[in-house]
Amino acid sequence: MTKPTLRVIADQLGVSTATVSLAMRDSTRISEKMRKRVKAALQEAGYVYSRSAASLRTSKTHTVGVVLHDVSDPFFGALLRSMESALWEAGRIIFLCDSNECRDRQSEFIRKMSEYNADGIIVCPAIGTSIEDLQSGNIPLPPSVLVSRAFVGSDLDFVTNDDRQSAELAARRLLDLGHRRIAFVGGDPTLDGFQERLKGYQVALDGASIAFDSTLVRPCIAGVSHGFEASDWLLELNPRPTAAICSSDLVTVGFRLGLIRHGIVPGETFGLVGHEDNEGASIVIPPLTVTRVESEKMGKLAADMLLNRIENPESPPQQIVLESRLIIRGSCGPSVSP
Amino acid sequence: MTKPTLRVIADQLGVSTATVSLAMRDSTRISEKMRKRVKAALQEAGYVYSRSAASLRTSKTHTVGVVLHDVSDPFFGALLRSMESALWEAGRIIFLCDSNECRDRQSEFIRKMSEYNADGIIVCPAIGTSIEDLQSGNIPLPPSVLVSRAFVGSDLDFVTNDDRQSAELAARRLLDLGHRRIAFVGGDPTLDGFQERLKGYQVALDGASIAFDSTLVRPCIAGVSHGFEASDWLLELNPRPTAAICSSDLVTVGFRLGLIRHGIVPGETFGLVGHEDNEGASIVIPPLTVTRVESEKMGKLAADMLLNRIENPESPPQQIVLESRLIIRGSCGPSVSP
DNA sequence: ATGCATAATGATATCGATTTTGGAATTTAC
DNA sequence: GTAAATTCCAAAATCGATATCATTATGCAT
Repeated sequence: MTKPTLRVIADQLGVSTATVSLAMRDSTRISEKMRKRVKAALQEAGYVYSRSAASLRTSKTHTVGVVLHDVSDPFFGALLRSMESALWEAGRIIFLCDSNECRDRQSEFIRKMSEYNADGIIVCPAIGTSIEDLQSGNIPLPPSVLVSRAFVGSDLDFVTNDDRQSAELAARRLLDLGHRRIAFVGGDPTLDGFQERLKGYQVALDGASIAFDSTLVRPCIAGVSHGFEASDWLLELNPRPTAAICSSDLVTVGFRLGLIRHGIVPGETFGLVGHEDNEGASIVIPPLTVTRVESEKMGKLAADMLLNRIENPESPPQQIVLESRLIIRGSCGPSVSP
Repeated sequence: MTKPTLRVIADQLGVSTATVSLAMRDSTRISEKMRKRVKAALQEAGYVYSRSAASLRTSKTHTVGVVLHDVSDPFFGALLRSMESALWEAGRIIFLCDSNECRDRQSEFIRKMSEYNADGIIVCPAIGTSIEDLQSGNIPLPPSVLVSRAFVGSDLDFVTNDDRQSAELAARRLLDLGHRRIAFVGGDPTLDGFQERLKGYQVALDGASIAFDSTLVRPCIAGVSHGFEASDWLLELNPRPTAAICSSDLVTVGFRLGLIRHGIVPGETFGLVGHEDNEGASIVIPPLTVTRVESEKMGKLAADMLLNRIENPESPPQQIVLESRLIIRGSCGPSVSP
């Protein structure tokens, strides 16, 4: 039951291991006939290629590490799925880590990726991650690409969404409908994405000559329950906002649920705009108006970007910021009179 | 920038690689003083352990392969998360594959796990998977554990849900409320879980002296859109069922949406019981009555089971069937008069 | 036949850590 | 003081595939 090695096959065939190795990999230096013989023997013997041995020699593993902070969040699930698929097509296999927003776990994983000699890493950095965490400190790290959460102004490779634009679109939509007090719910203030969204929100307010009011900003952790809790906060506000823009599907859906519990009906007595637009957004009634983030596209781009970086380590930084689109559904509601 | 090896560190310290290797791993055969010296040198040099080299020698990789059919399904996301977490705690890192219900992809991955010499594999088999697909054919495979989808009656290790019981609980609840025509929606007939659920459903019907009617059974692929489509099917039925039990959160949520579009309101004019109970089930209104499947627990158990199997390859098959619980919320509605 | 280019294959060092065996140094025993 | 027992470490074989370089066949022209 033990796995036969190249040596065994070679002896059995009365040829050298080099011949078997080359034939196995379809080298043109081996005759067609020999190749066939070798392959048949490999097949027959139930030969299993040893990647440990091969990558010790070649220092290539055909693996890629992926760290996300929450795989069970459908948005990140979809993102992961598209990355995995693209990398699989490219003949790579992925190491996965769910950091659960824990920086130490993330760092530890990245270090391990170096030990396993992964060809590259895709990271959606945990909250509080610094650029240094991702760059080679004392030890050399595989090349990496950031996805979804980026460091604006850095020279790292990344694919992210235009958060500023999406928040601006969302806020503008609500302003156009006549809302004047719009809450800004969700996200983590230490994340660049949050700051970007906040800027977009402010830009929209400026455009409508409305002063920014920081008491209308309510950060919260991604998660249905946290969005739900945020609805309590809204009730305390005086005068109460008539609309809100939320940071993610999970928060939006939870927030919406909380509003309803308080007798506030999104789409009727309240304007609600979500973000991301995974399936969560369309399964509730009324369906959510959202600024869509194309998770599949983002994942595919990140995977391609990394593959590119692996091929070409010294090329200049690649940075992609995906445009957002506003998808108007029911939750933003009809026009209101100010 | 190139990674220093044990050799380098050893030379630098004027000792042998054996000493460095042993000291690094806290062997008692190395003096305390030497250990400190070695560790300091490793640290200082930015040494990175080479797993390729180590596992070539030891034939242990501390990796585990995980194949699921859809990572973006929140139920499987949660399952994956708990497995990943448990395995991480146990010092293992996971290789992930999203098979997308494609058996070839799944087989290919499993084969690769053999090449990468993974210590074990956790599989949620794609539709149509046979037992042979998971057992060593011509080539030796790492030990595996099935999760969520199992082969009843096989001697493979697995952790699954008591699908029969859960369907029985669901159907009984609806029968108790007075429903007489209950649709059975979702799932794939070739899956053991489907058959089990069907049996449970039939048992409940028998208990209420209602004849099983196969026209009320409607399989469908997991996914919101497929559940949605199933609602069209329901409308055609004559007389139309007054209730339904669905196979998964995704299907349930989609089905529910379809019903509402047709003017049928779950919880009021229709009794609906879902399955799984991830967050999807509680974010809609009315919240879904469901038979809960404890994804976190299942994942943890599967991970532990595999670790156990790795430690103890020759132990007898381990099979766990988790009990289901009925969580009553609003969607099953009030009693109806037959 | 002879020479030579080219194709096909073999021998072997190598990747970096682990592990076994055994030797030297140090300590303990008597 | 020598013998025995530890303690600490070095040397070297090993894991399995790869790649370089050398060598042997083969084919073709002269």
